[in-house]
Amino acid sequence: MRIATWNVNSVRQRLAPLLSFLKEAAPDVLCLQELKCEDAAFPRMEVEDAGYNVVLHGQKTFNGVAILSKFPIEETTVGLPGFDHEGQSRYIEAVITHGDGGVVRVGSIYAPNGNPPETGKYAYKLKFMEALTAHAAALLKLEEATVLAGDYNIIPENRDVHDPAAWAGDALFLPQSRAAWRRLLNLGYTDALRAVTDDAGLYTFWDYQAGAWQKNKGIRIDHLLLSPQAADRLQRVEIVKAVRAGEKPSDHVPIYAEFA
DNA sequence: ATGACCTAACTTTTAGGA
Repeated sequence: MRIATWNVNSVRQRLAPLLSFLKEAAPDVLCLQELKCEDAAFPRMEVEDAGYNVVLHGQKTFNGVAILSKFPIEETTVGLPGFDHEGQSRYIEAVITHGDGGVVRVGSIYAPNGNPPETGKYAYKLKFMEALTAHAAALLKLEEATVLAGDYNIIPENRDVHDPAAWAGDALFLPQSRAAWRRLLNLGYTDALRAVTDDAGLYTFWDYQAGAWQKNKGIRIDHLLLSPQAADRLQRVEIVKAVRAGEKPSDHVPIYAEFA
């Protein structure tokens, strides 16, 4: 079972790389973020023809999340319970049944950026993280294999950024943001990548500007958080870095976790 | 080079991203 997440930065602009990724990496489940289109504009036919079921929560111009699955999708939940999303499509969750009757619960998350930090945008980011943490705590009580995957817009630690000083005042790296991340993990979730490696310099995002990709000035902000039942089955994690060098790339690359 | 991008939209400029 391979579960991936990818912030595509407009699914319509990224259709060709998306179909290539589905074919080459062949994830069983793919969480998408930043669709930047309404439900009706999502390239459903192309994705279904590639062998995937689709549930989505789109939005015109901004945000938008989806879950693609080779297996049947059940029990879709849109939005975080009890949170005022202020019209922003940032969370969708689904229960997926697979091969041997097993079940995995998957959340596709597009957490707010939060810049600039002195504005309401940052307050909204922290409120979102609070609501996500409350929901994640409730999910743990189900004692299921759960994967909360997406663009968290948080750089967890110094080893996850090319130049910590350059990001010190950014909403993605402020102490309050990182504290919110730790509160989420401390519930009992496992950061999939950190379960398999302690290496520094493993990034999932490189800015389009200033040759950030060429200079490897990246950050790690796309994460898969695993419930204990999911973490017990984790075998491998891969950041599909090569996608960033392809034609018309997103500024984020896919990352996937493989489970027994 | 204190530079350099990309996307969508009531598009020729702006807002948002990170």
